[in-house]
Amino acid sequence: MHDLNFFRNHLDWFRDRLATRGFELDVAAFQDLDRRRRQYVTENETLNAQRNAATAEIGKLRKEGADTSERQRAVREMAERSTLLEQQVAALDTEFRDLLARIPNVPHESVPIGASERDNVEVRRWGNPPRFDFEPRAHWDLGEALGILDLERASKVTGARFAVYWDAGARLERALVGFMLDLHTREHGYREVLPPFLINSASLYATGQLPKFAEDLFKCEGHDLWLAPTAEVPVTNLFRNETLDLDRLPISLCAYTPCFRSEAGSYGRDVRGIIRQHQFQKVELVKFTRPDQSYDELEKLTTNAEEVLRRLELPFRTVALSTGDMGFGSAKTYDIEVWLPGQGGFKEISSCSNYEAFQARRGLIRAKGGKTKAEFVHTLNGSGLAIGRTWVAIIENYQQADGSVLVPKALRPYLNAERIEKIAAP
RNA sequence: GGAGAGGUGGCUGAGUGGUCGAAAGCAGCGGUUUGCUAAACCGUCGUAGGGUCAAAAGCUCUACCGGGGGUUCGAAUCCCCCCCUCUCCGCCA
Repeated sequence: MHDLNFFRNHLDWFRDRLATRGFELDVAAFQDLDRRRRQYVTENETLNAQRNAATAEIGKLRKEGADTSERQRAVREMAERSTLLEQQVAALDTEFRDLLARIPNVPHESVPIGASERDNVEVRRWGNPPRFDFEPRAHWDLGEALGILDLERASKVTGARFAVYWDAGARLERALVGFMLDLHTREHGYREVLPPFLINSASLYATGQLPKFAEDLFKCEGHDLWLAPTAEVPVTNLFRNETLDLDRLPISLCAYTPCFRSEAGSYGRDVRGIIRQHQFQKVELVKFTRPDQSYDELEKLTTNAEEVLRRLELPFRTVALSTGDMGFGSAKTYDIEVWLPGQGGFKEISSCSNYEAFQARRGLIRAKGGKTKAEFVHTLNGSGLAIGRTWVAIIENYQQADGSVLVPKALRPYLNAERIEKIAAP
């Protein structure tokens, strides 16, 4: 959501900047709707002012004992007219808000201009892909062979794009959660929070999933509740409708949650294995910052997420998304991509974004110093990291010729094992 | 799920149909007094959307007393529905 006055006064600038991310802003349509809305608002308010004055007079006259029935009838007619106007204003208001809510954020000036992911710019690369003296296998082969990943039973219990983990597979998932939370809370200064996994509409609206992307979510029938697609939503919304202390920013939070995505429209993509699931686990990093510090904090947050891969000794590269590849509310995004031998390429494992005031404005998240007026904070978030894809990266990068998998040194205290080996099938 | 109590401005808390956007107190802000601090005193002090204006300030209008709807010339106040909090009961990890 953009600041309305600023938006009105810089329509051409918005049109040009939004065009770089492939969004076509219909300036004439906006202006027309804006004009009509204001016209009805003004007309209705003028009428209400007259009505309020007449009503006050009736009150006065009745105290004096005068007959006011004629005036009452006149006001009743005004009220009827006002009801009609109000309906029109409400309809236009809804239309107007909906139009604004569907306009994406403006890319930061440092974002590479481009049409798609092909225009993303690599900013860092770390580690070297492992060399194998055998043909490396994909995680779905290795996982099934080791008896730690069971996609068939998952599809029986629930359906496609779900997974069941057995034994060391389940423990690896759990170990990764603990490892990441410990790293971010003990060494990177994040505060841990465990939020609800079900979210209401107001929260999803604030972070930008609604109204535009409802089809990407799972909704609970008969309730205003949705399964969280990412911890970004509940954690960012912790401070919705709150005014924070400016001196205590930035606030850095990290949270573990499962994430649920309908993956509508992704048929045919990543169909094998557990790269793309309806349910996956994630440790998320979220920051609330002053406007002047948000880009520094984005760099830190991205580095904090990368650190997980450095500790696990998994090769990765970091790319700055181009304007055409960024998410709806983001002003700037870095993706961290981990090396997956089974796929022979890099795969996104984290996405770190600065939303600037886009979410804060929608969710009324402000901060105030001693004498300054309350201003909208900047919100940031990034995966730190997606657990399932980290699981995949470990299985594929640490696979051995005999089909076992070495456990990264940093993870051994969490897993209580140095190697994952085949065990008897259940 | 059942019964009851409650939800008012940053906080506490009055207000049960008519100049109530809302008393009072606290906190905040400006000032007077003061060697400094404190105290006292005076003043000020909500948010949003319109109009006026090149713009800001100012002025002005409208809306907002958990959310939505209704009754009425007029609603914080009366009626209905919903949400949330608390207490008790039931159920449950």
